[in-house]
Amino acid sequence: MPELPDVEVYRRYLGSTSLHKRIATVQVRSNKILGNLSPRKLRAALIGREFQSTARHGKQLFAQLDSNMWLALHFGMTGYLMYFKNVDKEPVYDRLLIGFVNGFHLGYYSQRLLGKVELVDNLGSVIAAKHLGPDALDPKFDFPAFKRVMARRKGIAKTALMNQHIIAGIGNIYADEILFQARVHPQARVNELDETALKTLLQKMKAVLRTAIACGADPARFPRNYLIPQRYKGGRCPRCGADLGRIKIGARGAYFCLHCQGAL
DNA sequence: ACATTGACCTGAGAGC
DNA sequence: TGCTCTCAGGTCAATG
Repeated sequence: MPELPDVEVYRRYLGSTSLHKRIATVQVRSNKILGNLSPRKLRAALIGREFQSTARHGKQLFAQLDSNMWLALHFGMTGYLMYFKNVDKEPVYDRLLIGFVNGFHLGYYSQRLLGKVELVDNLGSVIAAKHLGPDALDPKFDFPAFKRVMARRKGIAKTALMNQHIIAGIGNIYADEILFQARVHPQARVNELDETALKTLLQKMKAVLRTAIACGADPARFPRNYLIPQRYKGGRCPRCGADLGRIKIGARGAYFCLHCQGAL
């Protein structure tokens, strides 16, 4: 689930559970998530320290240590955090387990091992190294900025929304929701969207992400006119009741309403 | 520079 | 039941 709203929920979770507690143990259960970082280096950087603040950029989560280093967490396609005490009840796919002096643990889960944990000394360098665009909810990312990055693009609108170099934070399912709310066909090309359509797209993008965060990124709590809870084979348009269409865009499934999201 | 495709991983569910 | 195939909410490298 880890798109911008999910990661924001994880950020708040980490902030409310794991700050200002001294780290006693660090167990790396899979080296794969560490990339170039060695378990030894990670342990050395974490043990004896405490997290003192959190940050997020797009789908990337950061936790700042009192050494001023940052632990950078990315969740890939499947991943989440869990703060818990009883290690016997630890879920199966934890790849990193951080133990605090109070006996609780913060577990980082990544079933498919597509997540990454890194250690960095400043956020700007990570964002630059990954060529991440502005965070989708950054207030400075307004219509003129949106128009600037969309100008001259000819690709598919959905792909552009999901391109982290252009805008950071939107993945496959929220892209579907944004396009649905903006009533834009998922295969529409960026250069086919006029000023009004672009404005609507940006406005719906912000609204959908904010709403999802307010709902704890839990589709069961989403507004009744949201597509995501209907996003499965046989799902129906929450607006007109028609069967949802399902097509492939860039090897990813796209759900949309053939009726409400216009002709191509 | 931009657009498109496939590989990277594991596991769940469909179909036979 | 058990096997194989397809698919899953992300990202990166390679190609045109």
